[in-house]
Amino acid sequence: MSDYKIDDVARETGLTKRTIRYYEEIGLMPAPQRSEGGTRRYARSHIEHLQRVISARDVLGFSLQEIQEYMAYAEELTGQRELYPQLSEPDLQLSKLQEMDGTLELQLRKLDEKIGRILLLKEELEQFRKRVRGGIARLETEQANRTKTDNMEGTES
Amino acid sequence: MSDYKIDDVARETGLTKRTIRYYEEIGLMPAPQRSEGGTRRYARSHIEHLQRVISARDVLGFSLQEIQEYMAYAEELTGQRELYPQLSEPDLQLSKLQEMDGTLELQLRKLDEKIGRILLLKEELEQFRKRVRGGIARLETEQANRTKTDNMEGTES
DNA sequence: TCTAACGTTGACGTTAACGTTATTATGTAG
DNA sequence: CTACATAATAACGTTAACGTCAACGTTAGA
Repeated sequence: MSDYKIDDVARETGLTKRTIRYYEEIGLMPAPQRSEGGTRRYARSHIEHLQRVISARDVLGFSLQEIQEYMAYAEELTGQRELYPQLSEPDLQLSKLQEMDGTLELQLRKLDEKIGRILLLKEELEQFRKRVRGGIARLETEQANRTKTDNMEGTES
Repeated sequence: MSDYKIDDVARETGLTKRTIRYYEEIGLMPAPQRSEGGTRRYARSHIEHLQRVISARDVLGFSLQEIQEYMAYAEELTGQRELYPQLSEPDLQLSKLQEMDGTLELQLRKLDEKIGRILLLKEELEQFRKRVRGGIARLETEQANRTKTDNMEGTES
């Protein structure tokens, strides 16, 4: 059984040990197995989980709170059906799924909006860059001309 | 001269008055003119500035610290247009422009990476949603069948 | 001119997201 | 078995990014 100590996880994820324990503490991460003495023994899945958390945090700019909700849905979907014995009431399950669908749609719309705004910003930066490059080109030809003139003067004297 | 009071700015930007003053305090925003009595009088440019700040904060997930640097840089870029014909040392200007070009390229690459990762996440969410919708469909047909059976039993009795 | 609504400056409060000890227990190389 | 690195818990500290409250001055409309 390949398992990792907290320091290994820290190295692989780039998080600090404190942060890893913190994420477990606030329920952002499933609590890992413990050794006889109480040392945390992480599995590969924990590392992958953390990487998804990091991605949501850095790329999407979600708060840990938001990530928690997002992750909860994700977990439920990819579903450890064994850990959670099946819900016996289909009605309840149906409304839950419908709620999830709504939330997902909302998230997707937010993502689209975000992408749109990033593209706008990108456009702006590209315009800037065009100008800058234009300026560079002009200055370079000017300099070339000046150099040529200098050379001619040099040969003349 | 069209000028705005802080409450107008708040309404137009969606920020609170406190936040607007805070942004000025930490130098994220140029200090506006003041009336005789000390009331802040904002110009259009302040609002636009704030909108760029908000965009960088929300869309790019920059910290206010990072935004400050980014903004300083952007100012320099737009400022460059006006300063441009006046600078007397073309060599100095050339290297500066080249540096800018490099920075812009870097920023653009970062943006592309960010977009890519967001698209990945979007893909994932769409997969999730597919599953959820599949589950909903299944439960709904099940329920429909159950209702039909109930009806038949009802008519039988 | 009066006054209600709005603005200003402190200054302290709050929350998220960790950092930093300190103390004590655990795991492991020799 | 021992020493020494590593881990755990607990608890207090910190920083960013504002919120909130108090006390007081300013503006604008009837």
